[in-house]
Order: sequence, then C-alpha cells, then structure tokens
Amino acid sequence: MTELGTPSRRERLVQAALRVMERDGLAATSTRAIAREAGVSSAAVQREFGGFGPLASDVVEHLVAAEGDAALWALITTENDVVAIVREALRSYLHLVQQRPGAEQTLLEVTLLGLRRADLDGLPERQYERYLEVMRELLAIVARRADIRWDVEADQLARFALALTDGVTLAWLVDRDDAAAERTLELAAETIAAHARSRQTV
Amino acid sequence: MTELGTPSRRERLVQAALRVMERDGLAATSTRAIAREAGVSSAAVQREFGGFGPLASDVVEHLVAAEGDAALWALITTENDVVAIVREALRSYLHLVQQRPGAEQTLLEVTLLGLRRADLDGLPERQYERYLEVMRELLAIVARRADIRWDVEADQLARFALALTDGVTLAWLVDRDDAAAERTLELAAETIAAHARSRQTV
DNA sequence: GTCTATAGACGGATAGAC
DNA sequence: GTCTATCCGTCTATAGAC
Repeated sequence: MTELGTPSRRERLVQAALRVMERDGLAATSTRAIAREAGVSSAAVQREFGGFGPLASDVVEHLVAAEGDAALWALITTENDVVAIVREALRSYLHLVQQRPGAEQTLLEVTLLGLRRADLDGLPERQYERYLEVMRELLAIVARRADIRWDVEADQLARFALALTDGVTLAWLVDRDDAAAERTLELAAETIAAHARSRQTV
Repeated sequence: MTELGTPSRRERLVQAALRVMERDGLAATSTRAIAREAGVSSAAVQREFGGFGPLASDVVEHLVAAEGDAALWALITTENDVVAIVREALRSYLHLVQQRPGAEQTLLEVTLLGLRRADLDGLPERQYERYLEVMRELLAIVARRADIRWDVEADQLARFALALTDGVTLAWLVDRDDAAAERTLELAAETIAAHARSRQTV
C-alpha cells in the first residue's frame, strides 16, 4: 500500500508521471512532460531514473499494485451466493475502470508498448503474471467464502476471467456503454459461477 | 476484398504503412518511415494523404476488413455441432493472430491511440462497431447452420464473444502461450454453445 | 545535487525547383 | 506531381555552471 508521510522525490516523480499518462496518454508522456508536471528540470528526472524505461516500470508496478488491492478489497461483501459474489467483484472492477479510465488505458498502452520496446522488456510479462496472480487469489477467496470448489483448473478459470475483464475494459473505453458492459459482466459472472461445485461432492 | 492488378499509388502506401506498423509498432510509424518503406519522398505521403491521421484510418479500414473476411471464411467447415463450429471459428481466429501478431497488435495500438488523439477521432468507434457487426453475423451463421437459436440477445452474445477474443489476443501477445489460449477459447466455445436452444422449442 | 543550456536525432509539414 | 531542402518543433541525454 501507499505509505503516508512526506513522499520521497522518487515517489513524487512517479505520481507526476502517472498523472501525465492518465491525462495525455502514454504516447504523449515524455521525460520532459513529467518534469514539467512535477515542477523539476528534465535533468532531475534523468538523474533519478536514468531513462524513460525504468520510470515507466515504476509507474506500472504502482498501478498494478493499486489495482490488485482494489480488487481484493472489493471482495468484502455480505453476499454468500457464488454468482452474487462474482458479479459484485466484476462490477466493482468495472466501477474502477469507470472512475479512472485513463489509468486503465495507460496499463493497456504500457502493455502494448512494452511488447515493442526493448528497454521495457519483461514489463508486460510481469504485469500480466501479476494480474493472473490476483485473479487466482480472488477465485480462491470466492471458493472459500461460498464453500465451493471450481470444476476447472484455477489457472484456466483465472485466464478466462482475465480475458473477459480485459475485453470488457477495452470495449468500455471505446464505447463508454455502461449498460452493455454490465450485461457482458453479468454473462461472465453466470459463466464463472456455473463452474462452482459443492465442496463435499467428490 | 483486395483488388488484383497493379495497385494504385495510394494502395502501395497503405501496404507500406501496414508493413511498418506490423514490424515496428504504431509508435515507431512515422510518415517518413512509411515513405522510406515505400521508396518515395515524405512529401509524396503528405500530398497523398494530407497527414498521418487519414493514412492511419485507411490502414485500419484495410486491416479490419481483412479480419472480417478471414473470420467469415473460417466458418466454412463440415461440422454441424454448435460447440464444434464455435470452437473451430475461435481457433481459426487464434490462428490468424498467431500468424500475424504484428497486425493484431497494431489494431489494438490504433484503438488506444485513437482514443487519445483528436485527429484519429471516431476511428476506434468505427473499428469496434465493425467487429461487433462481424460477430453478430458469425453468430447468425452458426445458428442457421446448426439449426438453433440463441437464448440471449444477439448483440449481448456478440459483445461477450468479442470481449473474450480481445482478451485472449492480448494475453497471447504477451505470453505467447498457445496451449493456454486454446484452453481459454475452449471454455469460451463451451460457454457460447451453452446458449444454444433448439429452434422448435418456444 | 540542482539547475540551464545545448548537442544530436527525429518528427510533421511546407516551399520551391524541375 | 515528384523531388530536395528546409523550417520549426519535440524528444533523450549530457555537459558544465552553481
């Protein structure tokens, strides 16, 4: 989680970078723009991070961690029915996207850019592995709370759920159709919940 | 479909742009790079398209049309079982991604950039509407061939399928895990097929 | 350590010769 | 119409003053 107290200079630069990326997009985010946003010289950014790649890495780690936290917090619900829990988790993820569309779009932009640029190598892979980790954890929590087990491998269901959330995110970023996104996630929740089996049976 | 015969100068520039985007990514695709690839001066590109935006639009229209064609062709199968038809369609889409990863990544890059840049305004929306159109058409063809109807609205199922293919594409571009992508699409096929109902019953 | 200044490369776009 | 040459902006990165 984010520490309180006076943020370090490095943290302030990461926050500034994040604001620029959310607002203007990754393509328009230069070390100069970040320096302007943070109110320091571009040389200071160079000195602190040594290049754009390491800075972007830090921003992504920050965003992915925040997203994972948000997803886990979303599971604090009073529901006990499998489909209700999953539905609520997916809806609260959509809520996050709707509240910070720029952040979600930035994560997608970084993924795609990281696949092209050698100096961001490994970043998309780490990002994606972390997403899957969070998904597997979420599914495990749901299973525990609803006292069920999943009838497919956890990793497979996690990948399925991740593909759906990524796809819905992309669609919503394009058309901003709240109702359509909710309907898709409702279908997703029903599908995932259909793979729940009572824990006692075999 | 692509016309045969000597391609026009405009078509040759679009093809050159496509090659650069696939190979180097959208972020590294400049009008100068396209001009180099096509063997003309950068002024010629300016004259032909009047800027980067219109050129990118043409490239996307071309790619999306090709993708729609490929998806529809994929439905020429001997299968009659719903889940088998859907599985085969999804697999042949994955095959397309695997054969031309740069092209699929370019489409995603254009979508995200189009959401940020005013001179590409409307491009992601048109792109996405076309995807949905193709998906609805595919679902209708499956329903006709297997002699079934869908128990949810066609648009909703199309959005669900599109979210899944987008999500799987993104995942595969990152981890290149063929087996995992196939397993996810198998789950997707089963889910979609589960919404088939016999045409006679109500 | 922090700044200003600048090097060096690349980008979009245009002017003007042919 | 097509080219070369060029304007002017932006970028990353660094040199050197303080």
